[in-house]
Amino acid sequence: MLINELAKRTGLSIHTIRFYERYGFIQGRRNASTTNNYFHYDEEAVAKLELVIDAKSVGFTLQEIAEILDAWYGDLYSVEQKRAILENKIGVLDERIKELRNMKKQIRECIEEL
Amino acid sequence: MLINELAKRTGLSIHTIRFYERYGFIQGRRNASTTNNYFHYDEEAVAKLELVIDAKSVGFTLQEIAEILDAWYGDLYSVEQKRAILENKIGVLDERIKELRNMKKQIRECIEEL
DNA sequence: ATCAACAGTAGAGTATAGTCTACGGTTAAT
DNA sequence: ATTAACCGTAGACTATACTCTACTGTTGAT
Repeated sequence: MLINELAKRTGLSIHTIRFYERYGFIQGRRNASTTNNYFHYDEEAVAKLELVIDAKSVGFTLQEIAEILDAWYGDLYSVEQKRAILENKIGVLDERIKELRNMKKQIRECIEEL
Repeated sequence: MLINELAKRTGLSIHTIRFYERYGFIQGRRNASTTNNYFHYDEEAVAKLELVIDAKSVGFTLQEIAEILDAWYGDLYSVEQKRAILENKIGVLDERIKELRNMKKQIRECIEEL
C-alpha cells in the first residue's frame, strides 16, 4: 500500500508517518519494476505504527518505543536480550500504574476535604 | 523560606521553580520590611510543587496541573465545580491505567512469542 | 573591605514530537 | 491533453517544558 492508505489504516497523518519513517520506526520499499519513486508499505508497517500509537498513549517516548520495536521486530539482539528489554518495559509500566493509583488516592482525599 | 531552600526541599532546580512560578503554580511574597527584593515561600508552595511533581509523573500536562491546582487551592470555582474537575481527572487516570494494563498484556504476549 | 554565595530579571537556547510549506514529479480520470 | 489528487524531499515552524546565560544587586563570613 502507498502512504495515503497507510495513513487511513492507522489514523496517523502522512506527515507524522514520514516523521516516524525518518525516525526509523518503519521502512517503505520502492518497487524496482516501476519508474516512480513511491514507497510501498506492508502489514508489518501497520502493526508497527499501531504499536507506536499504543506505546505513546501509555507515556513511552519515541526513544523507548524504538527499543521496544527493536526487541520485537529487530535482529540486533538475542532472544534472551529481547526478553530482558521487554521485561524491563513491563517493570516501567508497573511502576507507572503504581504512581497513577497513588495520584488517584491523593485526588480522592482532596475531594473528601472539599 | 527563600528559593534556594524551596529547591532543596522539593528537589527541583531553581530554574524550574522560577519557571513554575511564572507559569502560575506558586507565588512568592516579598517581605515589606526588608530592602531587598527576595521572594519568600511558605509550606503551601512546597505542597503545591510536590503535587506538580507527582502529577507530572503520571502524565498530566502543566495545563492540566494548573486546573488541578485551581480546583485544589483556588477560589475561582464552587465546591461542586471543584469536585467535578477532580472527578474528571480521576476518570482520566482510570483510562490511563486501562491503557497501561493493555500495553502490559501486549508486551507479555510478545515475550511469549519470542 | 571584599568576595563567595545567594537573589532577581530578561531573554536566549534545548529537547521532544510533531506539523506545515514549498517545490517538483506522477498517476488516473475526463 | 490537462487537471485534480497523489507522491517525494528539504527544510522551516510550532508547542511544551524546561534549562541556561548574562547581567545586576544583596548578604554574610573573613
